[in-house]
Amino acid sequence: MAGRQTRESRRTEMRQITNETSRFITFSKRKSSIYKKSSELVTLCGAEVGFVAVSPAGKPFSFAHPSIDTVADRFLNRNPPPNNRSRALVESYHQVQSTNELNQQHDELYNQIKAEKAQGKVLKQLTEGKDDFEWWAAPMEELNQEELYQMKGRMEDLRRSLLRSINQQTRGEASASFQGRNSEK
Amino acid sequence: MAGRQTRESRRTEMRQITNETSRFITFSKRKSSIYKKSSELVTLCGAEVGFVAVSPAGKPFSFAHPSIDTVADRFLNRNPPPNNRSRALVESYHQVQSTNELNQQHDELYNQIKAEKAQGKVLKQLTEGKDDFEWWAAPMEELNQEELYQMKGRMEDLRRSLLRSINQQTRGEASASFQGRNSEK
DNA sequence: AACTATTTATAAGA
DNA sequence: TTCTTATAAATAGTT
Repeated sequence: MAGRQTRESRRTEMRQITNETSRFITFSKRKSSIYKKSSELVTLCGAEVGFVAVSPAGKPFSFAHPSIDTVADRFLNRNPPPNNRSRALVESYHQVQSTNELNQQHDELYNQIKAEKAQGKVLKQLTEGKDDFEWWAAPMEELNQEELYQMKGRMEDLRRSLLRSINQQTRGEASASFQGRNSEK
Repeated sequence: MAGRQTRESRRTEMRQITNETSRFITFSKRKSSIYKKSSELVTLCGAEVGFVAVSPAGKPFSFAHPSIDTVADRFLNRNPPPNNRSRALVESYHQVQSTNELNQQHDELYNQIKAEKAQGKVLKQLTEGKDDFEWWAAPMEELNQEELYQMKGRMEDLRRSLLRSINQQTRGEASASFQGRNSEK
C-alpha cells in the first residue's frame, strides 16, 4: 500500500493554492526552505542576506544573516576589511546550526513586536540614541558606493534598534496560528 | 565520455568556497534560485516577499514581490481586503514570468542607483512628497498590528521612491562583473 | 551557456 | 502534526 503513485505528478501548478490549510502549510514549508537557502548563501559565499515575507494571513516573518547586530557593527566601522567580514559571517553562522533554530529565532520577532506594541518609546529611543544626523534626508549626490551600502545598513539599524528594545522586555504570549514550532533536536 | 562520475559525490561542504570564481558563480546561481523560490511563494501563497543579498564582492542585490508600487498602493489604502490583495499579487506575478526577468529587473537596481548617485534630491523628494507626519519617530504604543505592518510599508516606500526617481533618469552603464545574464527562452 | 550525476526540496499520504 | 516517499527542482562540476 505504499508503492502506488496515486498522486499524479506531484507537480504544483503555479497559481494560488485555493485550499486555505494547504496554502498555510505550503507557506510555512517554503519559507523555511528559503531561510535555509539564504543561510547557505551566507556560509558558502560570505554573502549577507535579509529576507522578509508576509504570510497569506498578513503576518510578517523575517530572516537575516549575519545578525543585524553584526551588520550594525560593520556599519559603525567605516572600513571593514573583507576578511574580517567573512570571518564574522562564519561565526554568525555557527550560532544557528539548524534550520529549525533559524525559524524559531527569527519568527519570534513577530510575536515579540506584537507583545511589545504597548511599550512605546522604541523608535523614540532610536532617534535619541543616535546623533542628530538625519541620514534619511541626506541627498544622494553625496553618497558614494560605500555610503550607499551604509544607507542600507541604516535601515537595518532601525530594525535592529526595534528588536533590541523589544528584547529588553519580557516576552509573553506566543499565539501564532499556523506557525510550525519544532522542538530542538 | 559522458557516463563517468569522476566527481565524487557532488555534495557541497557547508563552508565558504575558497576559490573566488567558484564563489561568485555559486552566489549568482543560488541567488537566482532564491529569487525564484520567493516568487513562487508569492504566487502559490499570496505572500509578499522581500529579499536582499550583498555579494562577496560587496554588491547589493534585491528582489521584492509584489512590486514596491503595489505595496505602496496598499499602504495608502488603510483597509485592504485580503481578496483584493491576493488579486493584485497574482497580477503582479504575471508581469514577470521568467526567473531571468526577475534577475534582470531587480539586479538592475544596483547599477541604476550607482549611475544615479550624482543626481541628488532623491530622498529629499520623498520627504517633501509625503506630508510632514514623521512616521519614523512615531511611538510604538500607538501602533496596532495593522499599523505595524504599515510601518514596514513605509520603509519599502522609501525604497520605492528611490527607485522611481532613478527610473525617471536615463539609465546608462551596466557593468556587473559576474552577473549571469540569460536570454529569455 | 548547456549538460548531468546527485543532492534537495516538496506535495501528498500515512 | 510529524514522518515518509515518490517526484520535481536545484546545483556543483564539466564541456
